[in-house]
Amino acid sequence: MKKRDAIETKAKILSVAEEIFSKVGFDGARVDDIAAEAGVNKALIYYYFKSKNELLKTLFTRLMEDAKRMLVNSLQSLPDVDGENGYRVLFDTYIRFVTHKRKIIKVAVAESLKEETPMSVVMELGGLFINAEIEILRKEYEKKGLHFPGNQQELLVMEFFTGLSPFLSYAMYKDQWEAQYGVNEEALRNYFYSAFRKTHLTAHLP
Amino acid sequence: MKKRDAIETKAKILSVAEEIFSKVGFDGARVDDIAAEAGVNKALIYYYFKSKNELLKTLFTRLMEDAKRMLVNSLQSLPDVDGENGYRVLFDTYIRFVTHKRKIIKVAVAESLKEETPMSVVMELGGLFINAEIEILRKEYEKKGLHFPGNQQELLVMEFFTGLSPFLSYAMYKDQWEAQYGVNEEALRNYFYSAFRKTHLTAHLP
Amino acid sequence: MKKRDAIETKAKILSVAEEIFSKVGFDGARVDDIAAEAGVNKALIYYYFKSKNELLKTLFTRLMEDAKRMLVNSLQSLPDVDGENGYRVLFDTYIRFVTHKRKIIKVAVAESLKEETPMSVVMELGGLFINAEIEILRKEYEKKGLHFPGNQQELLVMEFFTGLSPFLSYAMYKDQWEAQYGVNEEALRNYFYSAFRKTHLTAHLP
Amino acid sequence: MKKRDAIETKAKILSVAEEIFSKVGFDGARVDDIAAEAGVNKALIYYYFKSKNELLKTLFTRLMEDAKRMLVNSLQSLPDVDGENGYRVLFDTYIRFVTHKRKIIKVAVAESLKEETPMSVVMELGGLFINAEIEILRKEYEKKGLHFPGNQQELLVMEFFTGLSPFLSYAMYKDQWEAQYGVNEEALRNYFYSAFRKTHLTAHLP
DNA sequence: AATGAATGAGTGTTCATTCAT
DNA sequence: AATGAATGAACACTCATTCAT
Repeated sequence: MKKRDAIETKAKILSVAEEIFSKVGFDGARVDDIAAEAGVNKALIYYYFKSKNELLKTLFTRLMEDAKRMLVNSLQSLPDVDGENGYRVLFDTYIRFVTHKRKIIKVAVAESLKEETPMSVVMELGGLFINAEIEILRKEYEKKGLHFPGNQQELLVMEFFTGLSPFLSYAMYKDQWEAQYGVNEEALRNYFYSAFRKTHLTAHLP
Repeated sequence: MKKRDAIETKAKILSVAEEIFSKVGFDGARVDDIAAEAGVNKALIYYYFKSKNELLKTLFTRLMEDAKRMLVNSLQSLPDVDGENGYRVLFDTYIRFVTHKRKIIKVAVAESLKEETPMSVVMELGGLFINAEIEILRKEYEKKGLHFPGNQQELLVMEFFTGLSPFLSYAMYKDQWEAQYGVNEEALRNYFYSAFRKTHLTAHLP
Repeated sequence: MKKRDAIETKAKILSVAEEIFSKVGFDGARVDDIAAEAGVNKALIYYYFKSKNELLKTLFTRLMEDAKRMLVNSLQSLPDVDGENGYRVLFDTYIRFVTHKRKIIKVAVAESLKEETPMSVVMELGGLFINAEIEILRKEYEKKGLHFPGNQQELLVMEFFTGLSPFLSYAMYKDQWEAQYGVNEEALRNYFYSAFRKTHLTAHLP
Repeated sequence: MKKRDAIETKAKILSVAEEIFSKVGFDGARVDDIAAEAGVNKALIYYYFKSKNELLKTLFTRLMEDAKRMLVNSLQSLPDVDGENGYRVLFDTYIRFVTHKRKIIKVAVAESLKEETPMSVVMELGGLFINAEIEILRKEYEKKGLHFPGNQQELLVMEFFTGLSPFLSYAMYKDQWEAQYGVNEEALRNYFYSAFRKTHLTAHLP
């Protein structure tokens, strides 16, 4: 590659890294392959990034930032929508996010299962999501003049394991599921919405 | 190590492999480390197993067999229990299983995210779980003389993403969660049961 | 293998070793394969032979002994035959020998090309053959009352490079030649005799 | 070694590989030793060559190409020389070739004895040599207005086993012979020429 | 900004050989 | 005489990373 724009080059490297990490895992990925696929010299990757590990960290940072931005936007636009319809909008936002980000989410999940990271990306993401959800709930209760319920711990657990977890699974297995059960993307999304509404949403709507 | 029993040695190797795979991932694991930790010569691992990969396959096979056995047992002992209490028993069985097997489940999940395996272990496990659950539901409806509801595809999606997925997450993040939020095992299990009952169980009980 | 006769077992091991050495070379051969092919436990090979190398040395020793025996016999039976016919008999003896022994000869040649052995088996074999040939020639000249010719060095060279060498090549490439040029064993042998007679034999017959 | 010229480095690696293969055989050779002897990092060998085996194939390819070139040149320059003298020139060319290439020829012979290669390098070389020789003979006969003799198969056999084979043996055992019998290079060459002339050359000169 | 060349430290796997029974 | 288990020392090959230009 000759004289491409520096920013463009870095972006290309990162997107190829994301692609390859998600295909073969971080440990399974080879810097040679990333370079080849990105059409750049291997040493150039080290010119832009300190190490293979920094590629990953950069991608994770970007994931966290995008997640934050998405959640903040959701919170702000929440008052505009209402009731059932409001939840569908929120749901669509989440689904769009995890679908679009599913490559790096897969990597984040795989890495989060290792016993090294003091605080895994997925746990961080979980914290973010849980807080956002609780904030939304609080507002909803407020709006209706209700008292926000008690046991916080249980709520956290619920948000993580029955709220976030299905979305993560969606990101992780959407493609395999579609291939395995012969469903197209839209159908799967609708089934998933239906299931999610009947379970998680129903459970904590006031 | 001298002339240990062959079966014992193989078992030791496998359990250490499981431990290490779950700690650093399959690709991150070193056969040297497995050998050292198991207290055997590295070559002995290759005397019993064709390759590092076969260690993994053996562990996965065992996981699938154990899962099948557990599900079959659950189905058979189902009639003995009833209603809410019955579900708690079932839930406890599942929780015990994923807790006990969480090391290899973590590995299975991480590996299932790679784009190689035609049918990932997790998808297989998903199929098993879904079938068992549907069978249970069908019996429950029958018992009460009700008609088993319609849309199969949606049911499958629900079982996988809101039924199995939280359990997988429990296996994956139980330890991190306890450490992060300062909950002990029993409390987490109870919160999780409470959340799971309110969401998934409530949703498809007749 | 259970309670086979010791001598039989050793013989089986040696013959399999010869077979495998000739197929993949000494360095390419694995003791495991020899054991498997011979139907014996690998450790048993070390019970009978000090090392893989000793297998080779045993085979080489046997080759040298057989070669000596063959040459001595030839010398002794020489007076019985005469002239052209006598040479054909001698030729047939040689051809039979190198054909029958071609497996170990291949190994001997391959090993002889390495720069370790102070005196390669092939050079030893060469010495044997040269001496025998010169002895035969001397007798032939004597019989006819002729004076045995002069330059010894040149004679040695001739016996080795145009006398022995074609026979070695025959042992080495007989099978490949038959396959490559679609000749059967008998035809090749006859062509070879014809060629050898016209060249080497003609050259030093009185 | 720092930033040597790439071509030079590849050449160095190849020549060291040739040296070591010829000393201890292909299977006996260690890539570590090649690297050390060539003064390069082992990984650099794999930067230039796919595998140890490719080193060998590269050397064999070069041998075949050089042989072709040598034979073509010989054929072209043949008309310039004549009769006995012409053959001496041809002989010298061959001797120079096999002497100069004897290292890789030894390796080629040793490898050709294994039962894997569908068509061994030596058999290929044999084909080349045979064709060239027959071409030369045909021209010689033509020049003298003679009819080129009949049985082709026998001619092939003769060229291979009494024409090429002594040259191969010369390449293979020249050094050992000189050491063993205390002859110097020139003397051996002359004896060999004398022997070859009396046998093979005499036999098929018109 | 970009690259071809080079390297140190692994990494899974193999293999001749030995041990204990 | 025979064997399953065990081992040390390699071995071919890999890979993240750096150097020189």
